[in-house]
Amino acid sequence: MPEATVARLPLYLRALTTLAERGVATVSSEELAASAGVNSAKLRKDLSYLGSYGTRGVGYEVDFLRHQITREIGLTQDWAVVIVGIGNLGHALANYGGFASRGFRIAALVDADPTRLGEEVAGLNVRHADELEQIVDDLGIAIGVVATPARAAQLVCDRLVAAGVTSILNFAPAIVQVPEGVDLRKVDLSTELQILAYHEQRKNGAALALTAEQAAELAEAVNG
Amino acid sequence: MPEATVARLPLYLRALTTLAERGVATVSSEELAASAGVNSAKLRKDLSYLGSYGTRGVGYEVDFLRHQITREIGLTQDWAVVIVGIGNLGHALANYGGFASRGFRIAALVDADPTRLGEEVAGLNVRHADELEQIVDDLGIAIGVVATPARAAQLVCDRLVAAGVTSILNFAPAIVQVPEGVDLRKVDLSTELQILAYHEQRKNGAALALTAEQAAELAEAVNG
DNA sequence: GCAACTTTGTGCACACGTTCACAAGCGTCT
DNA sequence: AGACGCTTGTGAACGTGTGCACAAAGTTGC
Repeated sequence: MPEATVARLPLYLRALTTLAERGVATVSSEELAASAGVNSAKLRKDLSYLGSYGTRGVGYEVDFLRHQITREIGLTQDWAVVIVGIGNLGHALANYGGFASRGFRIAALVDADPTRLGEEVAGLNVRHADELEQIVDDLGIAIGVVATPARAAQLVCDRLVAAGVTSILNFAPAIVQVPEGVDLRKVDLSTELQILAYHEQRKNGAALALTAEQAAELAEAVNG
Repeated sequence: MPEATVARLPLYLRALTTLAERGVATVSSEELAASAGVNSAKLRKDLSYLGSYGTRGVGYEVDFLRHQITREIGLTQDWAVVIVGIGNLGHALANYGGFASRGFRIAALVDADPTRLGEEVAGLNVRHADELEQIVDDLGIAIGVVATPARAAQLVCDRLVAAGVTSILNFAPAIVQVPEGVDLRKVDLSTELQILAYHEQRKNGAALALTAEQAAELAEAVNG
């Protein structure tokens, strides 16, 4: 299954859940694509990797398709997650309701700061980073979420990997290297803003300002 | 400039900043690529879209290249940002230091909950959502960050767009439609976890379990 | 000044992803 | 039962992105 398709399955799942809540029983690729914000041909091709779960002339049965995608992603089992770094972001993640409702159970919270130890966040006690290996082992944790400052991210990832975690979601604004076989995904708030800024600059007649600056640089290059 | 290249520029910028802090003056594409975690040929091709800023036989001057990327992304000006939705995540975003240091100034915080009004977060008073249009106009806000519950996301985006915001970063787990000309980027925590779960499932001999389940389904399909 | 060495910038081939367009298949209505 | 209309599933064309491999261009040492 293409990686691009995998990345869209959660999107379809969400759209289907919304439809199910509205009591819709059947949906065409055109309708589903519209509510997921993608092209209908792409949607059909994506779904075809799961199997032939549609009915020609009718569409897809919402509940059935939802179950198939859930199974394909692996959300029929529940996944134990550890969050490392209980700062502002770590707090927000721990309290985020969207995880539990999608098969992800936050099983442990870990921080290196001794003053945070024992603090209760989202019904869990914050434990010390030294216990990380033990925690991963005891609770059967397969997914680690890193919400530490940038400078700690590589070390934390190394320890997670050493403890046997093979999937990491990194929120720290740092470039982290992991060995083969470990999946690392990155969510970077300021990168996203920078991409927006690039396009924003292009919109606001910034072309003019750029041309002027480029002209100055050209002159400098020729003269200097 | 290819979209994929734009998405990597912030990555290079971060790697260059790290190098500059370490006092490195010059860097080769091979070294820079390694610290950014990409292929060196890709790095060179990406940088070639900015111009010919390298020196053959030597490499790239760190400070100069950093300036060029900063200018290209549009980080020489500062961007006023409004955060809508001051829950757990909104708090975390407002307090996140990584924005200010990269040219993004959080200019206003907005929430619809009257009990949050006037609360001071990160040195700013939380203002009511009704004032959104006024705030955007007065403060010259070009970028909106949406950290509301899913059900409010579409409405908030509509109002941001109506007020003149043309770039939106959406953290709400909802599918939002925006008109042509408006850039919408999405950061979705549970989507990322779901992608990890998919790959994780593949690793742990889940192929066996899947085959068993598929066999059961096949039997059901044939018999039922 | 020249040869040897290093590193950039890029043409080219390949892989991946997207979109079109249509045959195949299902339900419905007469 | 057969014709008709609708929607899926997919082959094929196209576009975008990646990576190799090398010529071009600079630096260093003699």
